Amino acid sequence: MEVGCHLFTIHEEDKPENSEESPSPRFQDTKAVSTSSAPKRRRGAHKRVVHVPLKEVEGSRAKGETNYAPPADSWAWRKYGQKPIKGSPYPRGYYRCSSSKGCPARKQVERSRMDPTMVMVTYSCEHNHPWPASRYNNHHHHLNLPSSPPTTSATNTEETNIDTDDQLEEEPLTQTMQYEPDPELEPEPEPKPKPESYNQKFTSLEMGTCGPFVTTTDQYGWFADLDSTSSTMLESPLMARDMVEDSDMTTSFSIREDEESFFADLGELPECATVFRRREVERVEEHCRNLAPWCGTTG
DNA sequence: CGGCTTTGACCTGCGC
DNA sequence: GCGCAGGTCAAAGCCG
Repeated sequence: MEVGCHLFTIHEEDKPENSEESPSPRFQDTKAVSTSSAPKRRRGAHKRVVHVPLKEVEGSRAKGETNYAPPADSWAWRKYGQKPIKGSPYPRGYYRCSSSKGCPARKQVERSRMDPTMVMVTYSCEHNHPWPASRYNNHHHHLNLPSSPPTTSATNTEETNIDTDDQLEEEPLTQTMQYEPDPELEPEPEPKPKPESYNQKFTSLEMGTCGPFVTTTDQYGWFADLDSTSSTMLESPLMARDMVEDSDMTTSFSIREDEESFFADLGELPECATVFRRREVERVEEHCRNLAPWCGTTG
């Protein structure tokens, strides 16, 4: 297992990677976000690109995927197409959220041509429904996210932000997260039970500050899925910082989903699972506390 | 039986 | 206006 260190780069931009095409500012997100009724949402569509180590993805690879399985995240994704991309030896897979009918959320998965060892996951459109709790009711999370991030997003957003579209188009957001699981940790076969409180904690957040698409729960709901991972994730100062500093809802979302995929993906990886075991969690939490004080507020 | 993946065709955006 | 390429749809097949 080489999951020693996960490193992701999240780009928030119009085009994933080196765009062969020239993004046109005239395309607004609205167009892109429009649900199925709007068939084509291209170039201008606001997208978040996440680079995930192929290793991770491969780990999640299920049933003889031709290329690579899409990073599994807490949402249910359904593949609706695949196309070879000009200039890229790897095809691009198109997925849409199947957690809820009518959800405009989509993601594209393709191997990075620049770095074949990385998989690019491009998210477009936000989920228009709450976190699929049913699926996570069993996964509770100890994570206690500092109330800050979500809230902060709403607040800071006002000043930081929100020209997301313009801003992002001009200055793509790139985020790098590193996860360094402790090699000493041993995998524990039995899943650990989680307190209902967690579930409630997240579900109660529901949508609000984030608007129609992203609910607070959504933003951090993935934590739930992450299980112990959540703590691990917090281990990444960058991540925490981004969440807080970025305040931008859009950004937060991108992060959330990105991470979401990432962690969910890890969830399928045995070795990763190992990393996120309870022990790990404890250690991570402690570690977290050092890195991010708010991280340890969990209880 | 329901849901998901696969795959070819079609549609639309974008550059020339 | 034309052609290319990306994105989506929809039918068929597979799997649980």
